[in-house]
Amino acid sequence: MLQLAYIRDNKEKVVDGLNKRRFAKAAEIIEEVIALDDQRKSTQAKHDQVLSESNALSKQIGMLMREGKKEEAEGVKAKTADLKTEGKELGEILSNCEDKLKELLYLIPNVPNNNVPEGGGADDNVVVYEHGTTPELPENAVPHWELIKSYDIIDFDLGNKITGAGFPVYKGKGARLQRAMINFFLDEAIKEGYVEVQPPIVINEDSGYGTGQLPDKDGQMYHIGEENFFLIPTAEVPITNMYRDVIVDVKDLPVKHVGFTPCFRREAGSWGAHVRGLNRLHQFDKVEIVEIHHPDNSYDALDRMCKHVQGLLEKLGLQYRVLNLCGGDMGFTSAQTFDMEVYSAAQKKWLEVSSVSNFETFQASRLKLRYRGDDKKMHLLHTLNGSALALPRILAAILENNQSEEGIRIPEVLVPYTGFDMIR
RNA sequence: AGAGGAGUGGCAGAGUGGUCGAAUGCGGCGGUCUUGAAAACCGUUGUACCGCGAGGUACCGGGGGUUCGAAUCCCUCCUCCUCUGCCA
Repeated sequence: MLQLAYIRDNKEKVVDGLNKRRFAKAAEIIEEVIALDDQRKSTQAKHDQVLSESNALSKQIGMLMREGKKEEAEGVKAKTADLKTEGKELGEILSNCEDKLKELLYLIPNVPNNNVPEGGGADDNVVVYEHGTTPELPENAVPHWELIKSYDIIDFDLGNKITGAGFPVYKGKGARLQRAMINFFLDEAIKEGYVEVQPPIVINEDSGYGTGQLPDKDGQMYHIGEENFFLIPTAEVPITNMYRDVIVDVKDLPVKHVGFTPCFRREAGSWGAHVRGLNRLHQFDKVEIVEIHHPDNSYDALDRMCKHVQGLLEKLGLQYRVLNLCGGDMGFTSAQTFDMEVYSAAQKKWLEVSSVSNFETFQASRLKLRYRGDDKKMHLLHTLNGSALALPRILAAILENNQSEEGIRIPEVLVPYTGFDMIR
């Protein structure tokens, strides 16, 4: 979340930024935050004053008791009663203020950086890079949901039986190809210096708040009521939360992790005809990269992370483009996001396969993820993450773009991992 | 899952109702000494909030309670250890 001090010192910048992302009533909410914070400050001053007096009296009582002056002690005790009630009242006002303030701050999204384009939705995203050409498909080319049936590599009906819609069963060469991609993506990341982790795929509430899924995306995660746990929507959550309440030594920066996990999303309200086949699932596999940086370096890192993802797509021989997301289309926690989309030639559609973001201090603020600066003071670090990559849509593009009379050609870089070069 | 034990500053480890934000040791930082280093010695060394400052407040696993006063007593939750049970 945004820090109070930052909001106070940069009121206009914050309001402008929130307007850029089409956050309703930005100015009013910021004013409300500042007013609440004023109240919090003055209440705390009074509260501390009362506690201070009360502490002093308690010490007096302690000394008198030790000297055996019991009656005098009782006299002082009587004086504490009023302070006690006053302290209690002020304490309640204070925690009320703090709760309301927190509630408001949790609702305020990150401020987009200056390079984020204006715009209200997906149409306003700016294509900043394009690579590759659309493959020429045979006359009888079909979309991936037909290919997976005819080659019998993914079975949605089985998934429907076992669980429900959006939980496919990968079979035979389909399963093998999934495993190949996971290993390929992990190996490529490790070559880039990322340290692999295998985090839990179930998280607690604190972790959900830490990276900003809660309270913003409550309802989009699967909830385990008995334990109040959540199924992760992305490995970003457990991996970034490894650094909750951590002070990182500057010499250990940057922190770079990669992890493969299944991801679970309820996708409530976002189903429709446009999300057939692998385009949208409730459970899917993803390899995620997470970095933690000194604020001075985070945008260079964002750039390198994008390059890494682009490299993967190029090695897979996929046509892709890079979008600089506009203010209205960015995620809640992000300061800037680049989306990578691959072209799925039979659907004739661009599919988002990666989203690379710099959260600046937004997550670090909730996580209390800090470093000690040259000034000897504590400062928040910057967190970043990106998909590298999400599998289903990559698979959809590979299947569609590489189909031919002979079968589906496996990208060369994957062949050492699959052990076959064609799905026939 | 049941029984018992335990969670204190970067680490180790005192502290069972009153100047305890917390002894002591190690580590870290600064200094003296030294050609340099080690050793020794001296000093310093948590975080957050309020305040221009002096200073104040809070925090001893989390939350709640008792009390004038809680690291210390009570309740509850979490985590770890030991034993028993179960299990990939």
